[in-house]
Amino acid sequence: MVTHDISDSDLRKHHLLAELNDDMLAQIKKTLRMIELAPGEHLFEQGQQADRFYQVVDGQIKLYRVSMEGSERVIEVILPGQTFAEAVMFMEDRRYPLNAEALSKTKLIAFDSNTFIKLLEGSQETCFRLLADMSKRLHQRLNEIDYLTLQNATFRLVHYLLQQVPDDCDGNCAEIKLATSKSIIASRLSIQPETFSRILNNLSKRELLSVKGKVITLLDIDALSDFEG
Amino acid sequence: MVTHDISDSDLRKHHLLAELNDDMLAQIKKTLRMIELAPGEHLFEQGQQADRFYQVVDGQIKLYRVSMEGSERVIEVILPGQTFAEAVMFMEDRRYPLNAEALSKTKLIAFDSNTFIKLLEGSQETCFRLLADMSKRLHQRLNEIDYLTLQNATFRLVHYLLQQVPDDCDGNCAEIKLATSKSIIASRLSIQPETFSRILNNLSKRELLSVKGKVITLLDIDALSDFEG
DNA sequence: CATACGGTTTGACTTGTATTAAAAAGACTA
DNA sequence: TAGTCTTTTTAATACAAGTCAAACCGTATG
Repeated sequence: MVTHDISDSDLRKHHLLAELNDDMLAQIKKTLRMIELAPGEHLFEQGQQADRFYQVVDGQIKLYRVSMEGSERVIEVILPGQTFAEAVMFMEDRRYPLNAEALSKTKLIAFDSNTFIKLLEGSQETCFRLLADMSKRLHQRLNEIDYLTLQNATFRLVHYLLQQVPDDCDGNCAEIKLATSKSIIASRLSIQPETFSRILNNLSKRELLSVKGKVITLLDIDALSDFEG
Repeated sequence: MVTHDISDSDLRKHHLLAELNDDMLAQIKKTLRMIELAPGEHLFEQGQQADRFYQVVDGQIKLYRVSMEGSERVIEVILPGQTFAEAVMFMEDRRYPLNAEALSKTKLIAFDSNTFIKLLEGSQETCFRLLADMSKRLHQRLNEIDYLTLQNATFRLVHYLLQQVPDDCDGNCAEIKLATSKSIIASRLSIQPETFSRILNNLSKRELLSVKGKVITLLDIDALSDFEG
């Protein structure tokens, strides 16, 4: 784990920091850190003391949990620009509720929770943004529970693929490149890699999509959309 | 739906209101409402405009979602003293993300979201409490996703039963009374009622517990605890 | 008291997904 | 370029849980 200094700019780009005044930002800067992780390197583990939260600058962070039997399940893959573990700083026992590991070579900014909380007291606006963030996440989790329980594996996979289609996509077709390995995505969707592969195969046969390595071409978005089962 | 006035006291008992000063509390009081629902009556439905959040005074509220195929899944059962739908007021589109329905005759207090948000600006402390609440919920959902995906139905049921055992319980046995109907709990745990029944039956045969209607006697808590599968 | 009704249980059957194992395809390295 | 390692795919089998259907309560209703 290598640490660097960080340049002045860029910081305000993030909406959580946008409303802080120069003084506040200076304080943040004093306590933050630039971290670089090698692929597979751990950032933190479940149960560990949580004094920092993070923003990914470059690379990918896998957030996952491990069951008692030892199987791991990916909760989320964090991509550049996104923050994670902010919610933890408000919990009674400040411990990370999951594990974080770099999937590729990853650069990230570590913010000091205590400093941030102090600043929060002076910026109602930032506080509200954080509340908005968290309620959004809560809502996301709700949706997630939905399709982890109400829906079958094929639906979940199709749903995931459709999410990856850019909003400004025009026609009935779209080409998407998987950001991570298939097995990671499978875990994210609570599917075994074998099943994941089979479902793709199945959808290929039905000519709803075609697969070439990490590139998946959706051949009939409409059909996939009202597939849903 | 019948509405009443509400008495002065009691309000400050709730930790979200505890830190507000007299002025603030007076403002809250002006906009809140006492609501009484008959069993089965709806409080709000998914997608509906969310201008209020609620505290259950008496009775039970079922929060649930409905899948596209029409099957419903209980997300949570709210018991007296608990609040719900506070998170919604911070979302971009203020719509309830689920349905709320009274399971029994239920009395509740409805708070006006806008009034509350205005007051929040003047009470950093309350703001932080809300943040803490929400992060706790986020964490709970995380745990929930865990045992909805990593664990099998028997585990989930056993886990639920063990949660119901009072903390100050002494020995290896405990008697618990289900707060709601078995099918509601089954839905909460993403299990079909038939499967729910079968699992209880199975555990009975193994002499780990015994069932008499809504009363379940756990005969061997230790065994149930390290059952987990 | 008989009846109707929601909730619960039981049984027989089906199905989706996990599991195990092994082969195939890619990716990286010596 | 061969060789090792990882990821993905294919195939065969096993099992947990869902579905459908019917019987069984307990309790409220007329």
